[in-house]
Amino acid sequence: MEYQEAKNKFISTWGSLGTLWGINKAMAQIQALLFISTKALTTEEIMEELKISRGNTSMNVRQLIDWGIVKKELVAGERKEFFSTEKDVQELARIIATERSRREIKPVIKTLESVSSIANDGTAATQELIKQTKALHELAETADTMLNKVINQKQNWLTKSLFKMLS
Amino acid sequence: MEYQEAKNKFISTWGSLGTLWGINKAMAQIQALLFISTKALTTEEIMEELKISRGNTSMNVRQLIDWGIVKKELVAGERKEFFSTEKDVQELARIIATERSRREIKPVIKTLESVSSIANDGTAATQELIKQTKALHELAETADTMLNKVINQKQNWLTKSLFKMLS
DNA sequence: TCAAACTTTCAATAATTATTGAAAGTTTGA
DNA sequence: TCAAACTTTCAATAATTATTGAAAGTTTGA
Repeated sequence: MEYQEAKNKFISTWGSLGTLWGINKAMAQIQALLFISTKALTTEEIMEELKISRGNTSMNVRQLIDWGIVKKELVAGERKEFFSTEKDVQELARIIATERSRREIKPVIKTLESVSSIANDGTAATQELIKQTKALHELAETADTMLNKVINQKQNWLTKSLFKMLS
Repeated sequence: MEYQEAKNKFISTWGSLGTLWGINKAMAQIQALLFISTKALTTEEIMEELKISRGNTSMNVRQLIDWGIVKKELVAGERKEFFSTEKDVQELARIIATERSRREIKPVIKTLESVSSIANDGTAATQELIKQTKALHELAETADTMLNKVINQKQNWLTKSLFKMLS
């Protein structure tokens, strides 16, 4: 496998992985492209490389910026905008995890909380609903808090220490 | 909010959450319904409650069984099948995390590994590709291993001990 | 102020994914 | 063995989501 093939494989794998972290294919592919690029790219270059339209590129780049993963770069003497992505994997993971928590997990936790706190009318069905959603609420809240803690640790959480503690 | 409303809210929230853990809406809704049910349900009952077709019910229940989240129950004297889901949230989380790892994360890790180990032809582009995918590979592998460790801990990983360690 | 060089928006459409429901298949017990 | 009571399959279709590309909008500098 040489460069071009590896590059394409990476971009398409990362693209199809998009769903896993809650973004669409084009968005993930743009991020992947920038991630392995040696320089910031223009809309034109992204369109060309990924064979997607201008509109599509514009919208998805904007979303990536909104997520805080991509930054606009202004090059002196150039009118057009250049885009680059966060290159540090750990910081990238941190941003993604934080955003997902905020956008998806937090709202669900709120719903679980409200559902689990309905009045107990004594029927078996109501009791089961309360019991199960309470358990889920607790789990979700703890998992979310833990994830945020782990991921926000400035010192690299990837190293031995924490890792070994869990072994 | 009383029972029926809370139930519907739970089912629809859980349903739309499906994507977050990689399954479709109907599948997630069926699981949600069983999760708060006081007894095992038949295909007929699921169809009725969720207003979905027989085929849809059949296929999604089968997938849930395939994931190991739902079990067939045979009731003496009854010809039809009854379905119930894992009721323990922790066990549920364990199963889901394990399956996702196996189905989605592991294959990506393999791809990252192969992409990051292409021959270094010395060009800047190739070097960047190798460097970045290597970093991603390491991160993904460590995160996956950690997740599996945490989630497979038999004693409840949700309690103070681990939790505090991370504080 | 104006036109060139860009970016964004959004209605139309394409692509993908989920759902239906009838037909085919299977199991059970009389 | 057979028919009733179920479950599964799968082609057709509906629903959803992503993409296009042209028109509208914005920015810049002469």
